[in-house]
Amino acid sequence: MEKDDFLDALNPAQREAVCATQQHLLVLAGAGSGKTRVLVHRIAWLLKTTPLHPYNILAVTFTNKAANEIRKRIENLLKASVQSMWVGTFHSLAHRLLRLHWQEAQLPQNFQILDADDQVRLVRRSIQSLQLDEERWTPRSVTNFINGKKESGLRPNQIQAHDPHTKTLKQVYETYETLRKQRGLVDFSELLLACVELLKNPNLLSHYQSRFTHVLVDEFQDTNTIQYHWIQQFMGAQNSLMTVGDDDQSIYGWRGAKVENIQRFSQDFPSAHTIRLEQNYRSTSTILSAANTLIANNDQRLGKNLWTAGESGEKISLYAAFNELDEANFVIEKIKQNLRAGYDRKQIAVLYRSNAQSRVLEENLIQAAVPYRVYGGLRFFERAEIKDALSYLRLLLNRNDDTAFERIINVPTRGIGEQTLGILRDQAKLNQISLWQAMLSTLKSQSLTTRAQTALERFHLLIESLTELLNSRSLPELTSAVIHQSGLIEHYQKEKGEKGQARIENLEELINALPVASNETTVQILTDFLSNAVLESGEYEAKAGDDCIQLMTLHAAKGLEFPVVFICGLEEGLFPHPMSLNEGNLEEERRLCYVGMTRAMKKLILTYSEIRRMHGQEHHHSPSRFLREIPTDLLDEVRPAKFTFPISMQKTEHSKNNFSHFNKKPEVAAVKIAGFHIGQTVRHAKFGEGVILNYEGQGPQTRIQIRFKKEGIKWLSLEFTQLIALT
DNA sequence: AATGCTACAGTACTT
DNA sequence: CTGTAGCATT
Repeated sequence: MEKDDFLDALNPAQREAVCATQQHLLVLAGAGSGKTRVLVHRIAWLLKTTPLHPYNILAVTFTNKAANEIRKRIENLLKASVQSMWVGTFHSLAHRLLRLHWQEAQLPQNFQILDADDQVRLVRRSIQSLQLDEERWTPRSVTNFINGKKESGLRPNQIQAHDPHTKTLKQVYETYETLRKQRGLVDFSELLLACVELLKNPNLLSHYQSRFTHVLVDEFQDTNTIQYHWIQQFMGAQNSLMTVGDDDQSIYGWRGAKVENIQRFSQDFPSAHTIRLEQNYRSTSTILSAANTLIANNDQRLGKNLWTAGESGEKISLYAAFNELDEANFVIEKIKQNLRAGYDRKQIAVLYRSNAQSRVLEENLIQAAVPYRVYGGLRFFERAEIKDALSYLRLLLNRNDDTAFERIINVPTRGIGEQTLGILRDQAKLNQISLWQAMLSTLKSQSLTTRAQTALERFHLLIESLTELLNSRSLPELTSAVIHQSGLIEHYQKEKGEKGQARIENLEELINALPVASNETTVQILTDFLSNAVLESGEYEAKAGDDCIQLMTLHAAKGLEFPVVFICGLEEGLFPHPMSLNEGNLEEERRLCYVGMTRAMKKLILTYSEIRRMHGQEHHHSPSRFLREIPTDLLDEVRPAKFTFPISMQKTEHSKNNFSHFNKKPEVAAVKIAGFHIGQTVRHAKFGEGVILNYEGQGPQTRIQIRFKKEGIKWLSLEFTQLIALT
């Protein structure tokens, strides 16, 4: 490819960012403005026009998906492999450095990574070993405390504990660290903290500073304190740093991300040149100006106004549903409409604030026989059966991995219960040894009951004999032996129903996922595989090319785009979420809404419900304040007005943004069912009074769903039911 | 030791 | 309403 047409594909601002000669760059890239494009072209441009080698580049992202994407696109652009370039997530890159320098980092060579689940478990153990009340010191909150400190770069001894509460937390932190080190384990935050400490070694630091002359960071608004430090460390006098981000899309403050890092960057690197990418290539101008108006309500902004040269497109649809069933019905009808209009299923996304909202939508999609896929949820490597199998493998590599030991010592059940395990724990704690070592000495002393002694001996033998296979078998062969000889397969076969079957299939899937041939030893392959399993737990499931409706939370939608986007549940009490109001995070909620809206390319459909069942109770919510922040003339209010209150009747401070009464019109989820409508109160001869919730079918086959005051929710065939309208 | 039951909690989530 | 963790029961 010629250098020229390579740059021709860029707009002036993008080109300025790609070809900048300044040492440090801050690129404020609005949604859909070609952020990744700039990052990729910048790297390609550096490699093409300067003497830089891929080896000199360090590119950092938050997800593996983004990292893979960047590498792939650079290789496409350059038509060459860039193997030696380091592209990865903060955690995977830190991990790589720790593996390379495990001795300097004072880690065992075969250290393993704790996932979030295992970490909470280990924190629980620490709480228990200090004999603290688990009600008061919940493992979850203590884990948050520990991670919070690590992410601020603080070790226990650096914590100022003046009050008794903090003193206790600090104590648990210390205990946790002791256990963690004993077991040769490293948690996610530890990867970064340990790496920051590792790079304090002057020799290493100067080595990497001279190697990575160019550092590029994606999604900079999402970096936390330790990640910022980590990047900063690479910046010697000659190094160049480019950060790309969008303060309006910062939605992870709740997990420690610091938008302030953007301002901090400008202070720490005063020579940094700022470039704004404001031309949007994704959305219609209607969607864009709605999003712009919404986000303008935030005070804490660096300021940026997205524009597009594209067409204005359709108005944004707004549907006021009677309840969540009506909402789901509307969404599915509208989906069908768009499918008929020629959109593929995978071009349509349904977004919501909280995961619980997906259920009703899913039920209706199943009923309508529309294939869908829910993003998020349990990941492959987080499934119980997979973690069991991996724990066996971990124990084969490292006998001191008590976390793995505890997980599988009695899975499948082999007669080693709490009693026996308690003895081992006491032994281990008393002598400062691992559970495995405690088991060995206990076996030797013959102090257990015969039954426990035999059971433990058999477990000991099992692990020893599997370990021998490490040297003689490939990883898939070894793993197959593990799940069979341990009895895991048998154990899950016993589990009744589809669940057990699914677990077996997952275990077989695991064997397929294992690397087969390599020059390395099985031990090395296994070590790498186990780390990757924890660091890349998400990717594995991505079945590309599935043509499904995409369901996900607003958070999960970040970075994606779809021709047709639904945002459901725009209600006070749900979105913005009340939890965020307490903590004064309204601006972050608004940014989340902004992120959701800017995912849409052609069509945006917003819905809210007047009544919503949450936690088994009915809630009457008013429409989200975010709806009022969208200019009325961009909205097309479709609703079955008969039983809903116009939003304009709500008390609002922004009277200029009231919805008009004029543009309402009948819509798809036609609410009339043979003279009845959803939301209507009716009387049934036998069941008494109730409210119509939903309906399905047509003509004489129509069935309607009614919630009766006394009898609960029932489906009735309209043909055979006598109903009296009460409203 | 395994199963069944009750009580309880219930924003967002990648690594 | 739903899923889960811990407890009680056999």
